[in-house]
Amino acid sequence: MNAPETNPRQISKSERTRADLLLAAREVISRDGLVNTRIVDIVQHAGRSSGLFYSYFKNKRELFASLVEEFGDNLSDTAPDPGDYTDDPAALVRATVQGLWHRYKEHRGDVKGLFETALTDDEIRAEWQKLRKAGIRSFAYRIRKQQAVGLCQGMDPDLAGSALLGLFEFGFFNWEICRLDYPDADVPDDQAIETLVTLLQSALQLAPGRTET
Amino acid sequence: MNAPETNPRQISKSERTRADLLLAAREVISRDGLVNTRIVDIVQHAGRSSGLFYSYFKNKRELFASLVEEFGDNLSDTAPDPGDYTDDPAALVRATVQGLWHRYKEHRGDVKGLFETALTDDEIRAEWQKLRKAGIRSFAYRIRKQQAVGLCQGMDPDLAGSALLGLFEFGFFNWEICRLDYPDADVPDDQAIETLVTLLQSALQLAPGRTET
Amino acid sequence: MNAPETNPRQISKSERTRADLLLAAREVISRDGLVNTRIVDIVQHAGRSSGLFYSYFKNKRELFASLVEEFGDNLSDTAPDPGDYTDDPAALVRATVQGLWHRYKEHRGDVKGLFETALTDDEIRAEWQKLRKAGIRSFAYRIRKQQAVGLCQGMDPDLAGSALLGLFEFGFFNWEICRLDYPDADVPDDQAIETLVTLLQSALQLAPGRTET
Amino acid sequence: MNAPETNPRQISKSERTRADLLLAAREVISRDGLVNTRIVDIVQHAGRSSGLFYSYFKNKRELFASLVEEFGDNLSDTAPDPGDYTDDPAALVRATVQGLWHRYKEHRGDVKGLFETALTDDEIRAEWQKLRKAGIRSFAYRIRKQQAVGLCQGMDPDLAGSALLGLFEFGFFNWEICRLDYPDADVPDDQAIETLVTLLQSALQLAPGRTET
DNA sequence: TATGAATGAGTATTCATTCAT
DNA sequence: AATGAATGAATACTCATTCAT
Repeated sequence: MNAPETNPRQISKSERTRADLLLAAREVISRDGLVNTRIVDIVQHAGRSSGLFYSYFKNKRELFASLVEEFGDNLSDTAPDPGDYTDDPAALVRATVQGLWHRYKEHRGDVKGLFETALTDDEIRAEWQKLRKAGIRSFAYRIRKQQAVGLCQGMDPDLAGSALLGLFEFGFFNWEICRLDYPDADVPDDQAIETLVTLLQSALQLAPGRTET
Repeated sequence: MNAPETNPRQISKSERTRADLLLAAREVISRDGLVNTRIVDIVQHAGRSSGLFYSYFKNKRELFASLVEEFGDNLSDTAPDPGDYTDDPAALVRATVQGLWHRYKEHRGDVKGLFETALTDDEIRAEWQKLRKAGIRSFAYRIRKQQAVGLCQGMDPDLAGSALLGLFEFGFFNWEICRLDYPDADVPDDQAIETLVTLLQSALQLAPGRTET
Repeated sequence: MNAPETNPRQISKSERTRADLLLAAREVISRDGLVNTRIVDIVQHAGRSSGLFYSYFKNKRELFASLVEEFGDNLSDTAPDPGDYTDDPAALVRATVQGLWHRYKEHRGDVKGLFETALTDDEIRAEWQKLRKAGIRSFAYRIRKQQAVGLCQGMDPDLAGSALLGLFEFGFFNWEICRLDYPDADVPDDQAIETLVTLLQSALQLAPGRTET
Repeated sequence: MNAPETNPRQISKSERTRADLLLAAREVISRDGLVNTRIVDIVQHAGRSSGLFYSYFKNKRELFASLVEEFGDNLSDTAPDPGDYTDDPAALVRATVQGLWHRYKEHRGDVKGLFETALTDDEIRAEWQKLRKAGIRSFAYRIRKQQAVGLCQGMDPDLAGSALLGLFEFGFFNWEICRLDYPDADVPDDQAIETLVTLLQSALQLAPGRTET
């Protein structure tokens, strides 16, 4: 109950303000996109004054880097433990995709911003790359396992992992952020996830085990 | 039928200028990205004056829409004929991916611009969607065929087609445009293509026929 | 009369605009000081729009550097010829001071700006140093002559030259720009000049020859 | 006489804080210049919080005025007594210049600030003028004496005094603050002083007595 | 007396677009 | 058809100053 060392009431005013700004940024960017978001939009959404922004962040890019960093921490914390799925890799794929999908939805603004600025900002690109590393490694690991039993021949595991994470991320971009192929209709989460899971399992030549949503 | 004033054999000065501007735009955008490209960069690259731009295009967006339209025509014209691969769908996948990869490379600036602005510009997004339709239809057609023989169960063909084209496009974005996962090394065309082909064939559960590049 | 090669009518529009901006800057800076002069003050004084400024100058500092450069050219062009005063160095001092005083008045804004920003801008400081070189050299030359005949002993000619030009420049600053010691009354040009001339002649231990104002 | 509440022996906390701020300001301004010094730089240098500043000074200008006032008191307190040099005015000049030079060095930040802001701030200009009065009067007095014995003819004593103090102040500015003419080398104190003393003695047409430093 | 978080006015700069020539 | 000078709207960022604690 009580935290003797880090009293929850002792969250300083400044920490609170910083968190408010980050939250406001996430919301505004999710709605308007990173490029179209002005500093004043963020601070107004947080009910603060524009100068305050610069007490906490050097500029919009640094703020966004903070958002992405939080996103990365969140992804690490919530990744499924492969140890729980040792004899059912298809289920691990499903669990991974489901987890990612929801995490990405919670960080919709962050993902949107990554797609918007990775091409024009090398640091943001590097942040995105960092974010992807665990997912790629996991796919590559699975491919190596398959290759050890004679499947998934003729592909470089790392490159294929890079591509398969791309399958997921572009799916999210397409159906959830950009509404590229279905601009007028929502693609329901479960349908999106089901499609991605099935394709990834096929691509990895995994016979799906018993799966429950 | 015949145009007395504008002889088709003599490309008018105005047509030439317009073509010059489009070419210049393609080159500059491929290098600098659409967002970072200013009107003056384009006209200077074309050796013209800035005011001239507006005699040919309403603004940067309209110019880019023209580029994308040309890109779409090019894609249609060069798409492999499914009739040539009736009994080797795996080879059709390979031919399709190979063709697309090289077409996309020729239109690197266009693809870059699509990724940059689809999120902030609905018309550009719609243009991109148009571009994707044929590819998605082709993947969806293949999936339906597979489902008819009991394969590729449990996926919506159109949605899966949308995802699989995404696998390709994100691969191109990742390795060729953004250098997201391999910022310091080139991913060679043949390796990129091979990876995508293999994954797509697996995902579509196609036993690859004997194919030679 | 006629200039066959550089037709005066051919002063381009852009050259005219640049000259207008420089003139406007000189006037505004002379009135308000360099630090207090905003870009918009200059362009408005020139009856132009603010964006135009940046077609001609990178920023306020570069504009001011151009002003100072012009000032330097002007000083060089109008410096009295020592050859005309070989046997009356006192008269040369007088002619020099008179010339400088009027040149400085014509470039009041420039001098004001130098005093304002030399301390905070190394490039401006260097420009000012350049401007001073001829004057210092001339004083130092005179001191060396005097030392050759046993006068002006015990001073480093260059350092003394630096100091004596300072006597002049601070006088101009004091009485003409800052109104430091006489804030409420004008110090008439001839009185200022007379004081400076007399002091400089004394300091240089020159018996003044017959001088006419 | 005695202050029952504020015992002179115990410097009050508030007096100490004020003195800390003044000292910090002097150091920071000497280093960075008055214009480039922000309130926060001063209070941080003093290890205090920014809000505190306004409990002691209305704004930066008032603080600087306090500095200048202290400077002025210091100058008055340390001025050489003319009575000690009645029969060697050249030595008085030397003693005066030596004293001023060292006083100015101790108050380098103050002098720097005066040069920086006298042009843009009338009150600061007036403070500077006040500071100069004693020095000018002293030079003017000497000139009047000389004129009484037929020397230094043809100059207004007050104006000349104003100019001669300028010779000193610009020398200090040039060699010690701005490093205008010798940006890359130190001008040693004794050389600077010697040059100024010699020039001033010449200008005042004083045969220097036997003086040793 | 002291803190430091918060405010918001002020300004340089860019660049798409227009238009007189 | 072409030029390029001119326009002016839009926005990030700084920093003196205030005020609740």
